[in-house]
Amino acid sequence: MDLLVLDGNSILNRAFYGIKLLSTKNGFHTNAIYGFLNILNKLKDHFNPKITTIAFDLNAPTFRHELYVDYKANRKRMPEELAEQVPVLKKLLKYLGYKIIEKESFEADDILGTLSYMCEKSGMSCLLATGDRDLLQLVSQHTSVYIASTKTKSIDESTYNEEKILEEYGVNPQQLIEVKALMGDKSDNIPGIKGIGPKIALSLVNKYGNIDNLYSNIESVSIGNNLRVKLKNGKDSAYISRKLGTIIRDVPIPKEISFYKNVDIATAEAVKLLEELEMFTVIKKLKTSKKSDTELHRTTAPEKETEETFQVICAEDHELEKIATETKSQETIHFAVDFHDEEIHTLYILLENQRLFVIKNKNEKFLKFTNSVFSSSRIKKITHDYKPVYHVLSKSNIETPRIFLDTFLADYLLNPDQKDHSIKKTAIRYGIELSSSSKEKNKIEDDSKEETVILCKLISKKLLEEIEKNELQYLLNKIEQPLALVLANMQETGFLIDKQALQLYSKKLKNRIENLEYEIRKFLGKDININSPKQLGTALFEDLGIPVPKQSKSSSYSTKAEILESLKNYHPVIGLLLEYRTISKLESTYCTGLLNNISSDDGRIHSIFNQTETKTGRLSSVKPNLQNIPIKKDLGKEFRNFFVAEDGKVLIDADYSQIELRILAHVSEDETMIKAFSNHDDIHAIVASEIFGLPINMVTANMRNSAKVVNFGIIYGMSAYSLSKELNISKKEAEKFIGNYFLHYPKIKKYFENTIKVARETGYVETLYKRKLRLPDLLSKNFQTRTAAERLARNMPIQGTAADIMKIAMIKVHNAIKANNLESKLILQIHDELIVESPESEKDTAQKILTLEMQNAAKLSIPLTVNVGTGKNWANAKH
DNA sequence: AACGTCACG
DNA sequence: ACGTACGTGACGTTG
Repeated sequence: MDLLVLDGNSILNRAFYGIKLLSTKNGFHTNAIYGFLNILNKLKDHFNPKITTIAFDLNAPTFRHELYVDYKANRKRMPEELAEQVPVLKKLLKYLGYKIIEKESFEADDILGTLSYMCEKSGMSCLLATGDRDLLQLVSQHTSVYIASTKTKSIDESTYNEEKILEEYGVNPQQLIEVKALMGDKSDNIPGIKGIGPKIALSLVNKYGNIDNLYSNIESVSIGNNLRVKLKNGKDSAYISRKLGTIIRDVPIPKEISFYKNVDIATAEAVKLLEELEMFTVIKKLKTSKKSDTELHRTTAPEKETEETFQVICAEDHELEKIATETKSQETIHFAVDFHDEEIHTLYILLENQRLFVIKNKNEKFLKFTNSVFSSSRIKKITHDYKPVYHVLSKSNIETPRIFLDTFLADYLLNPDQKDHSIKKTAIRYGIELSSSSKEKNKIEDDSKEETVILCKLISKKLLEEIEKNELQYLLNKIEQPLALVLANMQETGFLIDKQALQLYSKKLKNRIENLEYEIRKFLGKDININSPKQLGTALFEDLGIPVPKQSKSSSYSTKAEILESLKNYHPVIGLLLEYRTISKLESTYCTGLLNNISSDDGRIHSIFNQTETKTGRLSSVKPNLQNIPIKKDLGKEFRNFFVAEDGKVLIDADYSQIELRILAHVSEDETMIKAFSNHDDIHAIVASEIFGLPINMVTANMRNSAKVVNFGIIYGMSAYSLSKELNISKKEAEKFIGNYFLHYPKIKKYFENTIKVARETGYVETLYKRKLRLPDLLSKNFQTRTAAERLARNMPIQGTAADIMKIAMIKVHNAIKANNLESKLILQIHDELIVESPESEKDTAQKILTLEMQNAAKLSIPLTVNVGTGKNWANAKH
């Protein structure tokens, strides 16, 4: 990266609102400065720019105010807590040698525009950092834009190039100006055209390219929603908005890039100022980058503070061999890898003598070094969150070592109810006191890998002790850690999508949505947003006067499907609304949503499998979620036709039959239930026959369904009330039902009672494989809290054991495929279902492996059975 | 960011 | 009398 330019005010704002107020002992606020430096350093570390400079707005009015009086009129004034930090930050930046650029009558945006234009002209690469999405219009081949946000997103996810903009907005960067001309911008008080929001604006620009062309072809714009009239009336406003929204690219500032070089660094003054601001970690960082060595404090136990010193060494090329030799003499190493865009930047290796080697990926020597270090299987290797690292290593053809400890997974096993297993949170949980200022870092995204690897070393011993104490070794070593590699492979492989078919289906649904929208509007009269439950509720229950069904106290009307269903007879619009809901859900989530996630490289969807999200031990799937693709209703089921196998390959789909109920039979040791499973394959029917006291051939579909509902409900801890609602029977009948069930399966009743009793005593519940979940709420005095915990206590051991067994099966399947030298690949898991993509020629072998390994994953007192099917797409593969 | 809704096991 | 089945993630709206 040649040039990095920060949008000073914008980044400062993000930093201020992203971190809670910090202040020095004198009461001077420092959070914005702190956050700003964090972002600045992080970007410099990540992109390694040759020159870094910072632009600020001046308070004076700009040419935009002359153009449009109300420009930025509704901007709130900067709060005093932030305002006081601005001059101090500027002073600090000056001490640190940065050139600060300001120009009267122009905004920082325009300076960024000008600098990036200069870069483009001279063929240099440029990164603009801001919190303002307006800047995205400047993105080009040479210019990328980093958007700082309060969300914890990775740097790469927040950095936009042309491709990413096209992906996210469907238009090219310059066209974003046109979009804004139409939709306006509330935060800058740019008017745009009234009644045109992002959706319409984007689709118009998509169709017409720009507003000039739009207005020359205005008569071809659809008349719906008064759109054409709105456009005609708003023409002037659109053109003014475009002018306001266009960033200037020839601000009169020095045009030599070298002018902005970082010079005249006044280290002494900077350190003094930082001391006043009590930013000691920043001082350390400053010294580190100068001298390449740093210190970090550690407290082993709160009472005795020992200090350990870590020495950071930037490895030179000629030292690599020596470092490799030293590394290979180690018993244990901790490491971390820095990468972006699948390219490895830096490897950090921390030795037992506290020396931290920072090794940059500059030439082929890096590959040689890394392979030689990683190939030694004797060295115990420890890292935090190996799955993504595994992925980039294998992409770069680097040996992917087996890991001795992944502290990320260890923390999950120890604290599955916690949401955040980042190294910082983990370190805090296991006794590392981060110095006062860095405690706040959690909020703003920040990850120096140096710190990661050091923290990882500081806690790894303690984590291993805890794993042992809680009998979690098997889960960690034999399940979670090996599984991470399987998941990495699944993510990398992805699922092929028939994009064209999906797009066609999208069109079909969109068409239907439009018609429904029209019909619904006719009934409602008023022009409301149907997607707004609030507006819809008012329209139905106030304007149309449909009687409000009794609902538990809440301020707003519920319009969920269940309620609408009960109102079908009151008004013809209800049926239309239900259909509208169903279809727009399908379209937005499974057409638009999936299409946005198809990789342009290989046409496949690479979902991410989270391994540390759920309380029970299940996986979760994100970006997109492939574990909730519709199947229950016909219209949704269609989507499974678009999940396909490559040419010459097939999909093999295998799922466990009734795994949770089987686990319940096993753990409860209830003979009747065990016998039921051993003698029949239709468990719901046999349970029905038993609780209704009828021979199995006299069980009706209705009875079977009741038994099915109870079977599920039992596992979840369902109450008689909910059962009565679900089955449309009285509460009395439901009670009798449940009573009868437990009468027939007395050990199941006993098992649940005992589980809760033991859980109250020990404070946790656990699975067959000792996965644990703490449930302190079992002792709560609050009825609601307590009963909720009790339901979790009943459910977690069963759901969790099923998850454990499935994980074991996945590892076994993965290994068996490898051992047989097959090309088949696991591509998806949906809790009790696995999907393998397999060359036709391997189909039978792969199918056998899948079935056998799943069946043999666990030995329970009843066999696990697996249903399997194959097909060219997911719909067909599902038996 | 929170809420309501709805997709899955 | 309470409030009413477990576990997830995504989308659109709203404040």
